[in-house]
Amino acid sequence: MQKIISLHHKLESMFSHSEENYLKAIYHLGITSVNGVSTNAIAKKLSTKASSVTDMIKKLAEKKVLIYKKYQGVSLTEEGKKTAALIVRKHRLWEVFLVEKLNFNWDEVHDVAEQLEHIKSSKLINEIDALLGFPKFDPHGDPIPDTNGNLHLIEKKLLSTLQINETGICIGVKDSSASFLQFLDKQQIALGQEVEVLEKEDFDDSMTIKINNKKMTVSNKIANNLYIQK
Amino acid sequence: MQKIISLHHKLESMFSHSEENYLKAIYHLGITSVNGVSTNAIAKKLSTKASSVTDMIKKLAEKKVLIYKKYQGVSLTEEGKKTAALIVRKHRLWEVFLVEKLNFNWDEVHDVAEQLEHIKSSKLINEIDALLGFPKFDPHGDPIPDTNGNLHLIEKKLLSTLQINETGICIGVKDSSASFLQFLDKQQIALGQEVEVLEKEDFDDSMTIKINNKKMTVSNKIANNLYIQK
DNA sequence: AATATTTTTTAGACAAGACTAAAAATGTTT
DNA sequence: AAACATTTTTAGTCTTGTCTAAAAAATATT
Repeated sequence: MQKIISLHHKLESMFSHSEENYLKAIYHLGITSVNGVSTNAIAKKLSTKASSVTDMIKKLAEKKVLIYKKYQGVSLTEEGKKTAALIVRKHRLWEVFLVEKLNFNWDEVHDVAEQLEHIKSSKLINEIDALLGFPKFDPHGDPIPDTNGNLHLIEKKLLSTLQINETGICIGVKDSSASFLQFLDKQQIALGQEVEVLEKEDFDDSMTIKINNKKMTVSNKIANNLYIQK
Repeated sequence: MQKIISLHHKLESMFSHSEENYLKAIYHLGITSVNGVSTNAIAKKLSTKASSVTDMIKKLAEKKVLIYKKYQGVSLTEEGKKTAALIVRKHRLWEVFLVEKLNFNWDEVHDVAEQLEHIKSSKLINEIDALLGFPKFDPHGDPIPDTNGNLHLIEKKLLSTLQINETGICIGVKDSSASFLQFLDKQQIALGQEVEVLEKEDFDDSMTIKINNKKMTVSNKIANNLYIQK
């Protein structure tokens, strides 16, 4: 009996809203860096103060979801990674739901998904998953972790790294801020379109590309935020 | 500019999770009673202590969503009623969504809807409303307030008040606890079915009814929790 | 009307999560 | 290696929302 109760809590209500946000932030920051994630990096990501971060990571370390040594930054344990990945899973599935079923544009989904990701109900998210046909990517091209928190990374590179005459498919955005997404909408650039690099300008690193059968020039800032699959 | 900011806040993020729960509780308790709602009644409804309630209602009174005079209980202002009704609207629409789109049974929706009702996004709830075809009642037969927080009450009476030979349609439940709903499922009683009173037993106030073309005897406790439309 | 009971409020404490300011550790320059 | 700069931690405070225990008000009883 004791086991069932503790299992249930483990599944559905182990972490507070705030703890979940920290776990997710550390998860995102940890994917790139091999070393631990620094206190300041977390503070920046969550728009909070380093002292608040120190308090919280001590708490999360006691809960065994991350390893913390003073002045050394943190790294998630396996349990922490899984917990975080399942929050990311919820976030991305809700984003797909909002776009596919509720007529949200891809630049409108983030704030709402940020709230919905904290809803505690495994049945709810699994049914949403099924309703959507078990999608593997969110509207911005980011992969959706499975029910165990595993996500298979996909081969992709930034448009800015392509050479002249190389082609590929536009499969995701690195910066998913509303302003960048709206810019892409305005330029009629969407995921799934084929891209070909026609020219690269050494002076400002801008490139001329053919996308959506239209020739256009994009700045380095743009090319640095579009993911291409070869 | 100042005005736009304050309007936005008014629409989407005026109240905390906890404040919303108090408003909803007071709204539900206030529907029946003509007088103010007592501190103890609120405490009981929210499974909290009277002293906590006193603290919170002082805060809500300052925010002008309810009227509070010491030792006199509280009553919602028009703004408070509207705010509460919009939370109830969200709760009930999410319940319909869970049952209609996500294969939830009507006895499983309450806890999840209790979380979903706090999501701040008017677009979200209006799109859910549209997706569902603008339903007027939730899975338990309770009316769904409109976008302005108005709800039109419908003529209904408890099964227990019907006389012998009277008939009606089963349109809602008063007690929507999982155990009662599961009992109704087991007896194959569902909303929309026609009911006819065949006999009433004075001794224990049980009744024999014909429902779903089946003759059955129900206790007073059951008959007191089923709403009938004549 | 006086007493007893119940309800409500006050006072003070606590936990979670955030903040500021200052101290300590680490990293970088010279 | 010493001095400077940055990062991180500590210490103490604040807010929100809760609690217990005791006081005050309202209600019920005799």
